[in-house]
Amino acid sequence: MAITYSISDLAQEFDLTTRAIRFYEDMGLLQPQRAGTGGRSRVYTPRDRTRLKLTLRAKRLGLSLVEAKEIIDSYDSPRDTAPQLRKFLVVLTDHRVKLEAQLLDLQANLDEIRSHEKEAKALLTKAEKTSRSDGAGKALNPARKKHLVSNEVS
Amino acid sequence: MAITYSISDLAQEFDLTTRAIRFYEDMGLLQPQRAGTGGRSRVYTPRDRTRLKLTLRAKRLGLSLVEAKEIIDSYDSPRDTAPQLRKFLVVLTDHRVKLEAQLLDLQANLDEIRSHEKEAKALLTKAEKTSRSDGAGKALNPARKKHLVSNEVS
DNA sequence: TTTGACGTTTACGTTAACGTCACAGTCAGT
DNA sequence: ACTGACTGTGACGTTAACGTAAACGTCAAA
Repeated sequence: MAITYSISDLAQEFDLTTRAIRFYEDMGLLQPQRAGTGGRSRVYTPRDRTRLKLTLRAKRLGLSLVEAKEIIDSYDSPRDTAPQLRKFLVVLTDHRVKLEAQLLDLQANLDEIRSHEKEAKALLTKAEKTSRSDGAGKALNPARKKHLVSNEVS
Repeated sequence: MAITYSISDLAQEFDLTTRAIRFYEDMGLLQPQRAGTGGRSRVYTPRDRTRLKLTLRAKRLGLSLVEAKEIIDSYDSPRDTAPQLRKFLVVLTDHRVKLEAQLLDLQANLDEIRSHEKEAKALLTKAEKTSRSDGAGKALNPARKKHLVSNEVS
């Protein structure tokens, strides 16, 4: 009745090997049910699927599996009493602070890239215009020896 | 005359071990000059420092040292001819696309966290109000058994 | 009934990014 | 001359996150 997934279902959907998924289980990130003769094969619920999804997103942001587990577990932890709620809030805030710092790094990086892209495109159109008027696309040689990397960055 | 840095200068500034910095050199990320008796000790220029800075920022975004090197080298590569410029643009665009995807992940993550934070804070103030009127801060037990993690996410 | 396709466990191998010795030269200060 | 702080080069150790291979069970299809 309820929706379930096999290990290869999830492997396909998220482009993982089954080995990786079993490894995540060893790390405590997933706790699939068992089925089949003697409860051999793993059966994943939508909750497992979501935990896997969250895990992969955390990984893409550079978190280790242990860190991912901490956070995801906190999402799943009991929050019925005030102390539990307060602890939960601390974890959330910590994580948010980290992500906000990362956001700044990302923005800085993107700004830099976009500016380089813009400059390069400008030079390229200039180069093509030149090459249309004088023959093949040889050297541009603008009055610019400065290496981009030797300047200041965040 | 020109500004230079010792290996421990950089180690201090960026909170690294000298071992790590030498390792980055082995990876080709840095190419310090040598000085002292027989050219033993390393001397870093501002350009090295900048490359190191870029390396660390790339690392914080989850890139490997090899990936970092590729990008940083491209920043330092010659861009005097149109083909070079075009290749440079391709590298930049590729990288930008990756970062923009990561930005989306990050935003999604932050949105989720903020919403959980908001909810938890609301519950907490409610709990404290309750506890002020009936005694100690025991159970809240709101009509909410739903586990956050079992819902849909990006 | 044999053949795949899929699933399982166990266990050793691998790569990245350093950490951690061990051992030695160097250089300023006392 | 001696100490202590810094620097250098090997070379082996370590952790995370799987990969890979062996050896086996199972179940539907031909």
